[in-house]
Amino acid sequence: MNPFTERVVEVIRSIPEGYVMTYGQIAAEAGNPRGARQVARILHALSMKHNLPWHRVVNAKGEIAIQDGEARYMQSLYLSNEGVEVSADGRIDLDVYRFVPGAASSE
DNA sequence: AGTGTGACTTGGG
DNA sequence: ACCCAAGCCACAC
Repeated sequence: MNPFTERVVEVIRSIPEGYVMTYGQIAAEAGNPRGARQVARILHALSMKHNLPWHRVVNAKGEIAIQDGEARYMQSLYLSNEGVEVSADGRIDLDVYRFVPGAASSE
């Protein structure tokens, strides 16, 4: 397992309930700003074997990235259950729900 | 070893 | 706000 992969897993596990992070954010926190796709790959590969909160990960548009309608619906269900408002289109307000590690509440 | 693809991102029209 | 094109990186065939 690459250190990058482990780091990605840690970052994802650090996302609190009621918040979400984008692939780019996670990749940057893991040390590879250009590794958004790898984050997605890791998620797809690891979510089945680990207790990863994959449902708290969305794309830069604040939208559920999964193409599969079934899993997509499940993710929106999880998020709404945690208090995140998800649109019928699978959209999320990043200005409200985006989690930024180490960010102060005011500036 | 080369080509293609994807749970991505950013920039321009 | 939406659609399209180019860039990037790892993995599969």
